[in-house]
Amino acid sequence: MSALPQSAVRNKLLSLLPAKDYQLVARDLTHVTMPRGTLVAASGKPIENVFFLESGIGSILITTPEGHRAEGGLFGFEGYVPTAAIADVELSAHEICIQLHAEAYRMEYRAFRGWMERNVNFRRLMIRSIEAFSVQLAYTAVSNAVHAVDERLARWLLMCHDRVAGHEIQLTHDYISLILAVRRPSVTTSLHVLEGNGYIKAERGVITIRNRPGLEEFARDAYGRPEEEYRRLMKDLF
Amino acid sequence: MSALPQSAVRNKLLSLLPAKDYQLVARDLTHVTMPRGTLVAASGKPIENVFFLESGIGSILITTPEGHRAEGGLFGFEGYVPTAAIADVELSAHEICIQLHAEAYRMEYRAFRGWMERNVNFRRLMIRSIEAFSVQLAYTAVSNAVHAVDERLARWLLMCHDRVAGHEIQLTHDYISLILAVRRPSVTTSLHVLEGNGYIKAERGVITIRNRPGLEEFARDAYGRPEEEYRRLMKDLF
DNA sequence: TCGTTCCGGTACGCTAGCGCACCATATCCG
DNA sequence: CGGATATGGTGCGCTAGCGTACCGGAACGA
Repeated sequence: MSALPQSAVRNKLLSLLPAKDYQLVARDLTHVTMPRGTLVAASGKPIENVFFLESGIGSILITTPEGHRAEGGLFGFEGYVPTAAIADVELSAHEICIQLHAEAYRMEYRAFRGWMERNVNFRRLMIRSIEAFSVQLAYTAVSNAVHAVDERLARWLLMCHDRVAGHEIQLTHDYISLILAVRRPSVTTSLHVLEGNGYIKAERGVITIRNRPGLEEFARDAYGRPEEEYRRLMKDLF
Repeated sequence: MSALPQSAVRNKLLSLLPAKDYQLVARDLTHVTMPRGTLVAASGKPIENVFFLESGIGSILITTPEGHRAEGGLFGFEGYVPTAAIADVELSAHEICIQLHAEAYRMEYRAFRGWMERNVNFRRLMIRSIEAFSVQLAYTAVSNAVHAVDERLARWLLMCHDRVAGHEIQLTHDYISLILAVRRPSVTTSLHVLEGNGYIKAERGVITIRNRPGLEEFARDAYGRPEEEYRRLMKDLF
């Protein structure tokens, strides 16, 4: 069916699954393409599918009752969405949307629940994944509280860079301003700062990372800890 | 033995557990008292025990490599800590500390792992709990990004109020400033705003909630969604 | 009892980031 | 090709919150 040998799977979770478990689970995976803007889950709507990204990036977007919006977290090939599927709950708590064209494996929610109940290794892996995600969330909360826009932007670009092939990220200032919950002009000027330092190149709709180490240094303590924690959580798992 | 009948347990998770499961699990619970300042877990240190609070409040504190600090999340009798225990990982990712004198049930980490593996209902409950906590985290991230200090303070006081018996919260401005990652004088002036509206009374080391509905209205959209979600997650569980 | 420490009130200059508005170019589409 | 729309550049006044510092009273401890 899904037919894809595990060795060719780029999703970190699926590729970490022990071979015999992957063989079982893989039968429930269907390859899908998710263009930018695809709504993976909507707040308050039933969860119908779970997705394991192979490439691309998506965002957890939170909207408050009065219309404030910001990104809660960001994901790519290293995890699965919606994370709420872990809790066997029918409705999604947040809005999840694809921000960079993604390839993914889709699993029906029912099947996901089945594997969560029956397969210890699968469950173990998914739980590790949400723990890693929760560390990202916690750091986002702190970063939003203590870091300047420049640093938050640098952090966010680094997180995107970790999840794309190559060095180009296709994004508008407007979208980034939504994510970081700042003004659009603030994004423009912050990007100029990064560009002035030669860390990135910003063109209409595209940001290219030119000097990643420089960007990391610029981001200072805004970037790194959750990534470290992710590596630790996914090491020596089985 | 723990000997405590389930009906007398105030911890939400333990009290929601089906009676027969509680009977099993209860054997591994020991009642403990945790005075203010108790370090429940330290970043990078092994997890030795899991705690189910009966009263009091604790905080997840994040410290960045360069010494920035802020609260990631807050917990009381509605959950368990450290949440990382869910992931069967030896080391805690964050620092967890008691901020308001707490009573709790302690379970050795090994025992917790055992019940997680063996008892479906226990596992189900713990997973729901971290999902609820992760919603809190996500909203904290957003709130830190979009709300003014006044509102964040109001939100935070409401979250404390939800978790204490009575209306008094014993806290210094200094501690709150650490939690919210703002200046101490900012806390003072924001508290004056709340007091000026009659929502609270602030005395040396003690804040008393006088008008909760007013405070909720003042907090606007900063407060409420995660609490709603918690109720939804803990309803119809078994 | 008297110092010491803790806690909170207040002031002041500074700046990051806001809200808003306007414009220029690039891209898309009929 | 020409108009509409998307995207980004820039300016300006404003203010929330910062960093810092100083002070007074309350609580604590020897």
